[in-house]
Amino acid sequence: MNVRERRGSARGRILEAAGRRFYADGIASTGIDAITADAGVAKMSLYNNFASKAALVEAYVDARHEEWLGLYRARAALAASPAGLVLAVFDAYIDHAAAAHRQGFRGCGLLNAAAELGADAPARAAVRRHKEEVEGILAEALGGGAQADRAADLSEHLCFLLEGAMARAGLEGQDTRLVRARAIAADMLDRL
Amino acid sequence: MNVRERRGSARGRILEAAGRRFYADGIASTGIDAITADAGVAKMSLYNNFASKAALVEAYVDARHEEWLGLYRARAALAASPAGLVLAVFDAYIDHAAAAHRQGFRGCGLLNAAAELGADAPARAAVRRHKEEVEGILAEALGGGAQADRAADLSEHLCFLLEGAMARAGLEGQDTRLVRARAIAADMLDRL
DNA sequence: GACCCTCGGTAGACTGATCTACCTAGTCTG
DNA sequence: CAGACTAGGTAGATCAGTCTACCGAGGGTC
Repeated sequence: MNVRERRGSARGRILEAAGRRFYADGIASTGIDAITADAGVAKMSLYNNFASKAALVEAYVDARHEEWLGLYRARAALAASPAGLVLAVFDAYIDHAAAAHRQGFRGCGLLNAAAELGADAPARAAVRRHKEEVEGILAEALGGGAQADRAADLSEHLCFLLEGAMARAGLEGQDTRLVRARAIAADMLDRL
Repeated sequence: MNVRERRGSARGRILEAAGRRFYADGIASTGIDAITADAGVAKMSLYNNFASKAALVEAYVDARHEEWLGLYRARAALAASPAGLVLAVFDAYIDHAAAAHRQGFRGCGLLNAAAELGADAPARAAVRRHKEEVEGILAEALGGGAQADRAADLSEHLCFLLEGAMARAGLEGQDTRLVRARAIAADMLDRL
């Protein structure tokens, strides 16, 4: 058993450390040295695995996207009804807040990243696509019950609830707002 | 007529330049030199007016808060009904998007700022208070029509719509989502 | 009207730290 | 032996913040 196996590959440890630092301190104020030191990795290991800091940021955004998908799939697997599938999205957001809470919950990592990326950064477009995918998941989950255009309207409404609650929750450092948004959504689904 | 009168006070021009740069490029990636150059001002003029970059950031956040209040008051003055007062909040957000669109709309400057501020930064708390004030304005506008606890629930719901739509609009660089949120809110008020 | 003084501003050099990115030379392991 | 990784250094830019020396307008005073 060598060091690599014990602690994982250099690339993986860099991504993990970058994930922690980017989320906690922001992207622009996190230096390459801080990441390599956090990961316990040589600086050249970063540049052997990523072309530049911008490429690392893109990988970070992709990783957060995949992470969220994992949280959602776990919740969706437990859902029995279409409404449960919708609420699984809210639960995934709450789970994300709980996971981040250990090191200081500061809102959605992807929205925070987009906030400090220039309007034309590729990673910013990736965040936009992520949020569109969330909306698509909601629309699909709603498709079974209501007619199609009503489902699009409703999924947009639920999306706004979701992102708005996440923004407020991030400012407050706790998930209360997300739990409230879930209750509002459940209420709306009941009335359907 | 001297230079000061022609171009405004150094402090004012610094705040204006910082406002442009912080919003467009983010706070951490905007250097002091870029701001003074943009303002056409000596570096010492910045440090004579602000104790540090952090103090300038706080002034920036305060200025954005005041700016939004101005937009809201202008819209609120035109409102005839309690529902109109509520929709004036949505209109103020749309107006803000329109004003920012000239130089690249990138969402709510205050949320963007909070996204790159550490969890314990004073300016972050100021952003939180700002959003609570927006919610309070909504609650007060709703107070006339419905009973009190219902107004609190509804204002939270509207707040989520507002901030969620702003987050999505910022990612997309246009105000379409905000206009949709306003329509959703109008619909909800109709049903009341 | 001449004088001076204060105040806000200017230009630019400077410090010391930190940034990204690249390089070298050596180590460990399958 | 090859490939991944290490420590540590270096280049060159940029960062926040400080300092000095100077300028000019407005206000008060004699």
